[in-house]
Amino acid sequence: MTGIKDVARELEMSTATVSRALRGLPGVSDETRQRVQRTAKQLGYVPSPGAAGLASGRTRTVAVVVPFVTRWFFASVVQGAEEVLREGGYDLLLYNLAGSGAARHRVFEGGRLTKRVDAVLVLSLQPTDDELTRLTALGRPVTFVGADVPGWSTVRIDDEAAACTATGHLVELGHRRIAYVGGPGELDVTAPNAREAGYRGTLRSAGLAHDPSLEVDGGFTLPGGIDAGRRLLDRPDRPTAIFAASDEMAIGVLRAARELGLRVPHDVSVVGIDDHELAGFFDLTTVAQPVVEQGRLAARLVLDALAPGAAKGGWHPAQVILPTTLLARGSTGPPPTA
Amino acid sequence: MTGIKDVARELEMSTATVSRALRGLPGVSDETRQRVQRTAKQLGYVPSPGAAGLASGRTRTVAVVVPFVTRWFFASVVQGAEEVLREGGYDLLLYNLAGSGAARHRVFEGGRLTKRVDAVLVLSLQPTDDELTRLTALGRPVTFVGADVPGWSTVRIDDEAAACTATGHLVELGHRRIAYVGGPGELDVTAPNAREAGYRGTLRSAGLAHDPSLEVDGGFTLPGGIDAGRRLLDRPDRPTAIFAASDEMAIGVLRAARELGLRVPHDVSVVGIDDHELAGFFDLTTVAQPVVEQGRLAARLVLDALAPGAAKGGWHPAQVILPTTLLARGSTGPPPTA
DNA sequence: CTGAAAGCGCTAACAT
DNA sequence: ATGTTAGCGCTTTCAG
Repeated sequence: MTGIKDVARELEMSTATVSRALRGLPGVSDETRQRVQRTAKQLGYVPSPGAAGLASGRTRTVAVVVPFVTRWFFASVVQGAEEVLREGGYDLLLYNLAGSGAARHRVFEGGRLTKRVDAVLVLSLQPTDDELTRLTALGRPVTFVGADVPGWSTVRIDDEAAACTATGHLVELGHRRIAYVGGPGELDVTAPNAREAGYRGTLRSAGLAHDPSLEVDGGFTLPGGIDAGRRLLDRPDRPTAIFAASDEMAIGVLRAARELGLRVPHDVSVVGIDDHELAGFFDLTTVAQPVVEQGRLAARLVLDALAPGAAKGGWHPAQVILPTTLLARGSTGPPPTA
Repeated sequence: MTGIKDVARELEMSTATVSRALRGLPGVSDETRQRVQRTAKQLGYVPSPGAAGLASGRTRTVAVVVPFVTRWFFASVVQGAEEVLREGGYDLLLYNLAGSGAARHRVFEGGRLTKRVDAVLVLSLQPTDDELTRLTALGRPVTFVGADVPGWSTVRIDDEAAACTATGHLVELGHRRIAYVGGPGELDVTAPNAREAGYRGTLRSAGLAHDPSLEVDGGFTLPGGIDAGRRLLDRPDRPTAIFAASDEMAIGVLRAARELGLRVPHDVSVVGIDDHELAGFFDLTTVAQPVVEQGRLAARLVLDALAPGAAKGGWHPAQVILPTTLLARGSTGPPPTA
């Protein structure tokens, strides 16, 4: 393995100069830099991130912690983050919790991240106090996506507002009996509570009664949505509209409606949140949120915090809230004129 | 940051012993090991992978190269791999090509992987000769998932056989005019060719005419499948059955059929490959392949190759071919009795 | 602008 | 069973 030393020897200069030249640091004559780069390439020199990290304390690696890689939303955020990190010269270490609380504990506990990464990106998890303590102990920039963590860098949408938009859309169409499909999901993820709050708040301000039996758990999965839809729609006093806190659940509701022979939106309206890649396919009305973009932004925040001078130069955690848009498609309409 | 040295000093022993004790190496008295572990924990010692890697030449990190993280199939394989790697004490460095040939080139070229990972997992890419040369130069175990690369470790299904199963199912149902939706997709991925070969081979052995106009490109995406479906079904001499080389495309075809007012399977039968998470939802007949399992297996192969003694102890690249199963659901049936 | 030298934190012979 | 001693390959003062 040819190293920096070989390049230095070949050029009869010090490894310090080679190192500086290769990293584009100032204080190297243009000519020297040229020569170094040329011989480095010619000798097939490849830097050793491990050694560089050991010497500098920077690993040029960022950990990304995701609840489930297989879910479209998270995979998309990862994709956005990867894009930006890679471009910034950082590697991405993936920690997939796969819905397991044990895995979650393992990642945050016991310094699995210490001395390993320069920063951490946490997706959609509402951190516990203990986790926050450990993350603080890391002493590294951390950015949360999809969670509101006061004092920390976050990138998210206003989940409550998004839920208001969705519910409000139904209210405006004239619906008065509106159900909610949400639920906690498997890990302690942020979105559910805020979305439920938005739903309830909107009902209240519209002066609509709040019927707890119209709030059911869909587990944030498609099958869960089907189940929830069946339960809601297969009753005499069924709602005229359903707001599902995620598109996957909303699609499940659509399916349940079809099974029960109900026409959408004639018999029942359905609205979701996300603008999932399949939402258009199902002609689902939804409140769209930028997904890949949240990953990109979070990665950028982290890179900013890592940039030289950020520590001294007055860098502060940033809270970015991205806008959402109501995409009125074919799954919502006025209530049946009973 | 407390290091191995601090632990050694505290215990008044050498760092070598501490290192050995902590890594569970033989040659340490049980009592010493206990003491070391206790003080290490108590001092909040956390190992530095970078330093260990520098000294040992092993990074305990595996690179996983995926064409698209956002696609269900790849995300699932990654999930399986992550699971096994994490358990084996390895970190997973994610390289997402996001369909970009440039990104692909960047990863394999210029030693982005050298000195950085102990092994590489490559998903569904058919490596070029140049890439194989570079991977060989890495001098590290490499395992391919979903590709047939003679001489290298591979985990895959028999794509040709899977396509035969799918097409054969249609033939047995009595179809004689069977279309194929496939296509190259964005990167040079392996599956397409083999599946097309399986389709053609089955037609031939069944003595059915091969009509090139019945082979259309679906780009391995859902929208591509819709397009393809429209083109195939919106013609007077439309096929009575369609085999799509992936479930996502098959679902697109289903959609196209519905748009055109065709009933499935009464007017047209559709079969896919994968058993995508939504296949059941759409009642799609498909040839199921184990997905997460391919990731797990590939990771295990890589860990085996990395295990101490593998190099000397007669370790050979392994070719694992996993079985596929026809899942006959509601999207296939006998042809219309014209 | 360039060089010398001291590590970064750990592992791996080689001793004892 | 434990200690000693070199590094691993790079970055980073500190000199010049």
